[in-house]
Amino acid sequence: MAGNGAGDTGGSATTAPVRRRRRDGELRREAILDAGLEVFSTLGLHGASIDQISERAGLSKTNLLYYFPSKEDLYVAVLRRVLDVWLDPLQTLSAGSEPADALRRYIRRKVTLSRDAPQASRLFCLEIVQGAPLLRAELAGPLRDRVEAKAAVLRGWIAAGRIGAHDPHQLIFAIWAITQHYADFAAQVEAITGRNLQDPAFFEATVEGTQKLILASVGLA
Amino acid sequence: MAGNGAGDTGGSATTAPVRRRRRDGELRREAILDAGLEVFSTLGLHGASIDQISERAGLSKTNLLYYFPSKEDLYVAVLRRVLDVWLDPLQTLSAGSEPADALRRYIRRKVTLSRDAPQASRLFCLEIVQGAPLLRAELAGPLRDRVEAKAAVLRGWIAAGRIGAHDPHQLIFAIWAITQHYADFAAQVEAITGRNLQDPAFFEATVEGTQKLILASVGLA
DNA sequence: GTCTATATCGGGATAGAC
DNA sequence: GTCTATCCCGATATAGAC
Repeated sequence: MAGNGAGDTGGSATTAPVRRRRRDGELRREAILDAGLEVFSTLGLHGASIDQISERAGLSKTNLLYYFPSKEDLYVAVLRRVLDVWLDPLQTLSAGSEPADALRRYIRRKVTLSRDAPQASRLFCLEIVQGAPLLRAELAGPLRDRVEAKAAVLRGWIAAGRIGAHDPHQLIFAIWAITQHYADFAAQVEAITGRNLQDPAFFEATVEGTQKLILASVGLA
Repeated sequence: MAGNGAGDTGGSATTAPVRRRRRDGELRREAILDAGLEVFSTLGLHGASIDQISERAGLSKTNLLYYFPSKEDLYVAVLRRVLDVWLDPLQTLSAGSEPADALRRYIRRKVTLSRDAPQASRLFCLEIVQGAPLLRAELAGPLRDRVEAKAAVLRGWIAAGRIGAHDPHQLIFAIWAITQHYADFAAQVEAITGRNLQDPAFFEATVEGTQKLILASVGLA
């Protein structure tokens, strides 16, 4: 983060460290994206200022604008990065697995994500709640396709009598809603219970409780 | 909305219509609060402008500021109004009821609210996700107390063996999360399923699916 | 209560030196 | 790539007439 080289005061530059410079630039971009996630996820696109983000990332406002031409550009870049993390865990629900195991693993994975990447979850939530102006395409395309694939897996399990009948979309939404609730509504959960997912016992209880709830709904517990 | 009286051009005013004027003022305030809910719930506090809100409410920017001294003041007023609607449905879970009936009614009520007052749900969501800076006190006080009361009801039912054992807080959070999901994440639900709660069949399927899921988790189905 | 200016300011974005 | 200085616009809020 800090401690960049003094920036060779000498003249005959462009010798060897060219390659390292490029990597520094990448790191800088990463730092900005990290800072953007933090600030955007608590203040929203309009509530956040470039100043805040640049300060947190350890550079100047103008310098940030060298890496990202506008605030909106940065915001979209942050969102895209979040979306990848977001779409990934669904893979856990694969047709080859034992239904109960697969569901249990998926739920644990989602709650773990709520614990370890709550800001990503919140930023995503903010965007969707506001109508997903910048994400509609991604939602209707890639996300929809992946969900349909997993819904098909669930339908297969139902048809084979391996789990009880339940609308696959509803089931997926329920898992999302419950697991993400502990990240997105953490302020409320904390106000009511006084605890959060950082507390290992609370984390484990949340995982197991959610697993039990979902499995029961498909007759596996 | 439109068509206010011409505004007595005469001089000897303040005769009879004084009382009606006060009621007009109240209506005006209501209209502003309504407009504020609409705009704030999609743009957020910082994304919304007084111009947009005043236009939607059918008056001028300056005029709006006559009724609410600042944007923040209006925002808080809107939020307070939402909170009341929000806290109300919990009453449905009363100790005297049959557990299955009470849970079913509560769930239907919540989904109905997601259908009829999605903007209120979204504004509340935005606020909580951002850490509830203006609501922390209300959450830790009134909301917490009401939730504790209802958690006690659930514990009573469990102790009496009328429903299966499940952490009361988890159960309440699950119901909130699932039912509000259809309002807060409507954009996502629509992108994936192509439907929303305005569709009567989808509404009914959502109510019944959620009832089934929750009841199953406490061994009542 | 409602309107027409207008003061004021934060903050996004650009120019250009280094 | 990074800095200083600056432009500029949108938006909140106020002043004061009607």
